[in-house]
Amino acid sequence: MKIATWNVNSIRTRQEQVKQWLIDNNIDVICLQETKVIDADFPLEGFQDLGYHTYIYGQKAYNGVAIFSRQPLENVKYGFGDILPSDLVNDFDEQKRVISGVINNIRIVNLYVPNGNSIESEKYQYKLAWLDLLKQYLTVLKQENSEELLVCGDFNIALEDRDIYKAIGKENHIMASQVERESLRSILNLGLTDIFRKFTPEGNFYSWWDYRQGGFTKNRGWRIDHIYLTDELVKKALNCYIDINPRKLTQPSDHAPVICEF
DNA sequence: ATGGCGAATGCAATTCGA
Repeated sequence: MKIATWNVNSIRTRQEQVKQWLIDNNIDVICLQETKVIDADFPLEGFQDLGYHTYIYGQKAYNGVAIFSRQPLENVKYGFGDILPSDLVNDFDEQKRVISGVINNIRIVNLYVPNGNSIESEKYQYKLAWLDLLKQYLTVLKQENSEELLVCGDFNIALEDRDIYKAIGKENHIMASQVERESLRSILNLGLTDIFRKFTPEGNFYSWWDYRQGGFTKNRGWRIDHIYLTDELVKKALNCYIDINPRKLTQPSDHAPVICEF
């Protein structure tokens, strides 16, 4: 079984590329981020024609997440609010960034973590608060269920220096700051493993490259899209890799998909 | 990098992403 995550930067712009990639790579489950479309306008049909059950959680212009699965998902949860009490969630579900469902006793959690803009920005504080809420969300899922967890998506954080093309000078950069990394590390400490690193310890592997300045051509990238697994799934994982081929196409997403095989 | 590119909105120019 292949489970993938891909920030597509608009599903309406990218739908033909995504469909072809799903066919070419025989993907069983795909978690999408930045679909950038309200649910009523989501181009579902083409994906359903390929045999996928579709679960979408979108909004106008920004954010938006979706899961497509060949097997139907059970117990699908939309936003933090389907798991956490409303006094904790407050307004955090106004931005559509969280969707989750169960397949083969695995709860798949698909996330689009806020970018944060810069460490001086109010959006950075929002990102940190959002990560605190995510930790509570995952704590509940881990405690209350017998299911294993697969937590994936665009985390907008490079956990270590080997995840950035040039880490020097990035200490106060968004996606690499110590506070962000510690927040993400504390989430991993709930019992999640960055499965890509089980198979690939070396640097120079990235999942996002800036559209500007020839970032991809020069391989000036960041590894910010991740798949995290609980222990029993770590044992079952056969491989995890980034497919950079879609990033080479004309009019690509700025992110490449990450795939885990079981 | 006040930069550079791409998408959405809405139809020009601005906001946002990372």
